[in-house]
Amino acid sequence: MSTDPLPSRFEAQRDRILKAAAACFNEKGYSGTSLKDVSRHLGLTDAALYYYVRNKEELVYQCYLRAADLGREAMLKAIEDGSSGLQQASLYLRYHIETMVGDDGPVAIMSEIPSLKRVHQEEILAVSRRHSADFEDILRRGIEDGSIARCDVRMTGNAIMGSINWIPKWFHGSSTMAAEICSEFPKILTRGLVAAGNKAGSHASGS
Amino acid sequence: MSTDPLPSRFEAQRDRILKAAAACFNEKGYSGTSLKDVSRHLGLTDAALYYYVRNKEELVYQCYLRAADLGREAMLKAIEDGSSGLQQASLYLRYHIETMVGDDGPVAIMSEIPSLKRVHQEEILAVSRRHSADFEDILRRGIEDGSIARCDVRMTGNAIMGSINWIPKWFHGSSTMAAEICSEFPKILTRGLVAAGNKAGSHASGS
DNA sequence: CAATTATTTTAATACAGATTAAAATAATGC
DNA sequence: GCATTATTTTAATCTGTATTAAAATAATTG
Repeated sequence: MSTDPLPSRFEAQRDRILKAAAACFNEKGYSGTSLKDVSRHLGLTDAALYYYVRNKEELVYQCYLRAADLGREAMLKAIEDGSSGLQQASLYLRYHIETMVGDDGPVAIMSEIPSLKRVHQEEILAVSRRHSADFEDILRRGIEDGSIARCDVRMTGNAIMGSINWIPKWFHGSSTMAAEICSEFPKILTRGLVAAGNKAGSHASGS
Repeated sequence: MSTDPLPSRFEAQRDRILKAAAACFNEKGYSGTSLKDVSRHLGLTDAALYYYVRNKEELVYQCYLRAADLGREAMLKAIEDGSSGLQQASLYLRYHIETMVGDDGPVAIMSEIPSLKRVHQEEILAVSRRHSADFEDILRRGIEDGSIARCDVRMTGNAIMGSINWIPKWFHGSSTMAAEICSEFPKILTRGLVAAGNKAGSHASGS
């Protein structure tokens, strides 16, 4: 008759596991990392993981859900905080990159989707598509309000998203470089967007 | 320097295998693709591959070498064909992207490096670093000749390279879209580079 | 403290996929 | 056509690793 059959002890451990798993997947890929790899990171046995997750596939799946959540948070916050489209784009980049390179743990493993079950694949792809669509909306908004120059939003979105999705491939946890990425990337990536008459540029997110 | 290296029966088949392997690795990742996956694409048996390559690891390794060659070709051709730094950057993007989305077959599997043997890992990373350095040189050249605006070349290079390295993750062989990528991406990615007084912009590679 | 529940480990099992050896087929030169 | 070499297949082995079941330990509760 207990209200919550699962104590917070459980969820805490589960979170640690997801973070460790995400880090491993980022580094070695899905089938490249064994469950032992993940458990070793935590001082556990591989078998112990099965207390928290049905199987390996669900482990990645949960990692994706976590990544999707964080990504969406960044998106919504940026839309709320920024006034012009350009500002929103710049803020989104900052927020998203911050979660990726921050202590919270890397969560960008968007490469391993083919390893998922069909159902989960569809779901994650849908989320990912909506995410892209949201970003393209920001770009369109910017074009309308005159802060962003006219452009092929689909392609521009792909270009910018790719740029930040690739970060985990070359960045490996120097906190001083993390800071540099957070400050430089939004500037670099939005510089090409600025509309002709817009002198403000991308300093929306300025320090 | 003397005669054409005759493309024997052997080398031709080996090439087919490398292309098929690269495609599989791109789609499923290194440990995600079985040798059977590769061989099935060719109407062969998995065991047959061992006639052309020592083992699976060497298969990826060779794929990387092929990718590196094509990348370097694009780089050198761009440096030769372009006059200003901006032009060279733009041309490099075009050439490189063309080989990636073209019929020649996808070769950008820069994600799977951790799967390689230490020695091969070092080698590929060295090649990759030199490639990045070459691109950064182009950027510096552009800054000097006034065609490219002052910027953090390291970060800018990372941003642009990431953008194109990510292409295989969302592009899957529509030839009409391939054309669009080839024409749009160089424009998008160089737009942010253009120096203040430079009215020519990135139309160096224009159609 | 006793009893129940939660968490982790040890010790199997099962299976996929890499690798190898020997046999079979195809190609080539004489 | 015959002998030799090149290419591919069949059939087996070997290894890693996901997964499970049962046992052991730790935590919690009454």
